[in-house]
Amino acid sequence: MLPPRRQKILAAIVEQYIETGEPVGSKALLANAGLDVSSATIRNEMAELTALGFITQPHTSAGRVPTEYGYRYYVDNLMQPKELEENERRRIEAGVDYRSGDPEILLETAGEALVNLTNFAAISKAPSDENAFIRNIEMVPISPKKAMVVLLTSTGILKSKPCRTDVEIDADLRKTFIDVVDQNFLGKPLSSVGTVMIQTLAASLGAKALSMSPLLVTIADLVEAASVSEVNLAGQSNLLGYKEYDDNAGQLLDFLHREEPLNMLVSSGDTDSDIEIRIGSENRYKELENSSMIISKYKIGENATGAIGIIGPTRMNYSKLVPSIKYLSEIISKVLSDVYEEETSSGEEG
Amino acid sequence: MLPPRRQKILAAIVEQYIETGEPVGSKALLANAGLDVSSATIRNEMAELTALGFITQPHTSAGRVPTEYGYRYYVDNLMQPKELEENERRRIEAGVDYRSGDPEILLETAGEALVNLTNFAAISKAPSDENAFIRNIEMVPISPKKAMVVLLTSTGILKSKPCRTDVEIDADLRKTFIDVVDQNFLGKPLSSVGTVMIQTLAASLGAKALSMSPLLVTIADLVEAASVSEVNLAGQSNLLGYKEYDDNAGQLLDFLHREEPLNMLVSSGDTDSDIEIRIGSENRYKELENSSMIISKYKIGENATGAIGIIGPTRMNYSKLVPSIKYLSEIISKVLSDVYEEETSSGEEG
DNA sequence: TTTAGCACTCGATTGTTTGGAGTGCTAATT
DNA sequence: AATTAGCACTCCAAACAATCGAGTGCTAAA
Repeated sequence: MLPPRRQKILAAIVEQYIETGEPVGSKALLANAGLDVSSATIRNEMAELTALGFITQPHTSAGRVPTEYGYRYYVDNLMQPKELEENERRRIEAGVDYRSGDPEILLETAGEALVNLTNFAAISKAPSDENAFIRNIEMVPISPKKAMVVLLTSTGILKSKPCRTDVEIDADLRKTFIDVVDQNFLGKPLSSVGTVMIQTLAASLGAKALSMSPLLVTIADLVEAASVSEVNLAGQSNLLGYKEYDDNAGQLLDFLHREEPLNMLVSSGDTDSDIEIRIGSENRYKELENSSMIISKYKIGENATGAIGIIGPTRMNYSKLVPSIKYLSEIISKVLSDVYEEETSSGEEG
Repeated sequence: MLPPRRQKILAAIVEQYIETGEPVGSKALLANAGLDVSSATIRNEMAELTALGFITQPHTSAGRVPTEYGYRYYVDNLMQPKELEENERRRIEAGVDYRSGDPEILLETAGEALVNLTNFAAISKAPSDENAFIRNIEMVPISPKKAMVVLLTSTGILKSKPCRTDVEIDADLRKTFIDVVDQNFLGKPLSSVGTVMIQTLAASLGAKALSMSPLLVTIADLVEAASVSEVNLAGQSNLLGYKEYDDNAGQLLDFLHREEPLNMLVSSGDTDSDIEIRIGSENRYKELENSSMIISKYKIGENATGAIGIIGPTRMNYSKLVPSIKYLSEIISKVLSDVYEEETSSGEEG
């Protein structure tokens, strides 16, 4: 544990650097932090902090800049999350589209709200639920031999796909479809649907297998599509404004367009803590070595979880951002739970 | 009309500048273009072309760069569209996801194919059809007082939204819903649904108006949402690589994120020509003054049209890009027509 | 009408100088 | 022993100067 004065100095350096973006020197620190010592003393302490790896110098005759380790120590031990200001609370609330109830739209607008609020890029992940089940499957004919198949899951995800059948869609086929869906899909977990299951099912249909087969395949595709929860990104272009990305902005943006790593980013991490801060190389991706993420998990009921957060340069105002993201995450939890959770005994309000 | 030699020189300047990105001087031109005159003659011609406004000099002692007007003349009179190479044709075909049949996915993959092929940003607009009508509306209960309402249009667009009802959803309400939908919505053009129509309809329902009202409002919302056809953008980050955007990349990307102008970009323009090239300020947006667009319209059947194309720096290889985009547009037309058009007498193939 | 020749222009590149912020060390002070 | 004033030193950034060369327009000859 660092001695109190050193802690105070480290915190002051981090905060001042976050604010100004310039390496902070001993004198500037003296003016700013409420310390009753001379600049020489501060210099001595700074030399110590440098030796310990908390701060570093861009070059010999420059001020100090926090290292990743320094940020980490600050975030873990020194930072005091700021109270969320009333007008920011309102900005968040105003930005989120409660009304539609569509989780996609909710997350999209929530992401945009974060973007506007923070001037960073926002990342969000739609709710994924291991226990999600099939709420409904419909077949809507659009021509004699084509139909749109629509899947709705318990988490509110809706997927659809056109399907071309080998035979004409008549009352008979529709009846069969409804029966098959009723008995084999409704209420079943998404994870139970797969190639094997479809084949077994087709085999058991006997004479009707031929006509049903394309429809079954389409259902399987839809379930597959509904199982991978999408990651959304917004405000990437904000990042261009920060000088830490001047060189390799393209590289970063390209990285953020790729699906898999994004998914990893919002999926991994502690399951117990509701907010997670990852600084620089803690993100495990070379492209993010100068970036930090603040990610908060949200819950819908017991099983479904998603995440929302921001990506920006390591030099971000952690103490201010954390409460904002926490609050937004709570809102999402609440709104989505309200719409999609099985209703319990508790009454409902307007 | 420009004298032939001057045309030849202008074309050579444009093409060389497109290739190298450097202002082209009289000597460089001599080496490259197959002209049998001295550099001094070329200089004289270049002076003329400058006076006429086709080319310009960045500064006194630099080579020449095409003006917008120069590009325009080149595109209209001098350019010879290159034959589409076999491997590029294959790249386009390989990039597009035919199979899903979902217009959204098709356009998304088509956009990505364009991005990969051209290294510019791709823009696309989903089919919009003034005569589009409502194919189907379903209500899927998800709890006693909540239901998911799903709308499917004749152009294959699917929208859904949860709806909270004031009374419990019972067989009675479902029956009413089906009847109301059957009689008032199915087969009706999207444009016929609006606030007034909904209110009139509600009034005519008498005692059932109360229970149906939230559902009707939801339907109206869905029709509204299905009416605006979405514009898709891909590969924005590619643009960062071009030095013409070095200063204001952020501004451009921000612009491209906004919905309305994008919509304008792909909507406006000649209705008769199938491909449209807009150079620099012809785009009418200040943010695009250094950008060009090549947009091709595609058709589904008689009424529905959409568009796909690219956005990039004015200095782009028009003669090579035009055929690629044309071809991609044809593919989209064909695939979407195949899936969504009302089947006519012509038979269908696998 | 074309071309060789030439003086001129001006951005890009490279080198030089200077100023100042910040440092670490030493010696004096508390 | 801890703190501080003082000072020599380092090194970046900004300003300034010098040079280079591609490209031009013009003139006069072919």
